[in-house]
Amino acid sequence: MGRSPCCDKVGLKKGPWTPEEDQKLLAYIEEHGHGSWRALPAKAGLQRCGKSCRLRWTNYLRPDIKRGKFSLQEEQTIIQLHALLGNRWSAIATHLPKRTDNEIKNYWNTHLKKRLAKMGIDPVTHKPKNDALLSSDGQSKNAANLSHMAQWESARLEAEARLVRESKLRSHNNNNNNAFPLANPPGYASSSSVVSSAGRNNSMDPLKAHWNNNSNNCSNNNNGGGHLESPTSTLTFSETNAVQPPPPPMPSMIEFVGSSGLHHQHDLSMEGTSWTSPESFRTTSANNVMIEEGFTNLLLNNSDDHHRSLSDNSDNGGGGGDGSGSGSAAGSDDHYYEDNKNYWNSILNLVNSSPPDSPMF
DNA sequence: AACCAAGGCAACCGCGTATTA
DNA sequence: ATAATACGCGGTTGCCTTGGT
Repeated sequence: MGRSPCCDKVGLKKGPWTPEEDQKLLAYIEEHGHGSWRALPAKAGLQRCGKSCRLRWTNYLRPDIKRGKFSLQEEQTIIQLHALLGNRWSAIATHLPKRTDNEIKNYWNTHLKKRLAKMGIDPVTHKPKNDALLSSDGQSKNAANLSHMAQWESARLEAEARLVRESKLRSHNNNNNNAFPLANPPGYASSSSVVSSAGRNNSMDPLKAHWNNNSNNCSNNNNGGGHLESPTSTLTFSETNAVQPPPPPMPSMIEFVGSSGLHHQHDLSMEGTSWTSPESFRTTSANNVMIEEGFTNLLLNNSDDHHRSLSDNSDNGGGGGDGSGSGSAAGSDDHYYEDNKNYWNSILNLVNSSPPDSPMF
């Protein structure tokens, strides 16, 4: 409840770190691990608050940080995850293992956001700004659903985090020999990866496997209507050896609706997948992300002609501006579905390539 | 060469939440 | 059950650099 007074103390230094301070912090952590951040500055002989030390370490001194320009792949990852998760920088950062959440946040704010905006895409919703045009055919509803998905995902992340913590606790009890965080590949644990290390194998991988299975099933497609379970529903709870988690914060009932939905006649990666919220919210996730993927790719492959799905859609007016295929109506459904499939494939690729300790999957 | 504006990044601030007493 | 403490996260700020005039 109360707030930490650590930074209010007088006599503590603020502002840029000097090389000497860096050296002290580095030396101390390498020898002892960070332990309690609050206690660290005194022990390390630093006139800084613990918070400042933690920040300096996680954003700059950690040895596993990659600096410099973001690759195209990294940009793509950021944009796609941002479309899904919003400003959840730490979660996004877990999929870019050598980047810090702060760096990603800065990069988003200074580069990607502007680039999106310049192309007429709302960086918050990842939709074309003149999306009003879409509302008539129900796509704005889909956008709203996407946001709903993001909230849902948020709740899921929280549940996972709790799960992991508990598993970690249990694991710690089983083998209480890990004195310092540094003892294990420190990742020195980026703030988020710390959480995940221990409990993960028990609790998270099945989730991932399940997710992957679903994706495989889906890509084999044809048989529309598989009854897909969401990652969360899997998390909820088929796990046997993990600590039984408390109910996730949001949903008193998260369930997946089968393919009885609207889109089962199409060949989709996530065909037949619907998300049901406590309010019995029901929709297909397909079109939700389809739009943004189109624009994401447009953004990344701006001049790339192999981005077929959009360029084919020539009557869109091409550019990010009005694009969105608005009309799309009947004729371009196929493009949408193709886009959608690509989108989910890329997300699934992310899942597949994500570090095993990612709290996200 | 000097000034100014914009961009980029490191660091700080404050809030939410988990943990502990 | 409650309050205090500690940590992590996201938003914001401020300084430094770069580019333009």
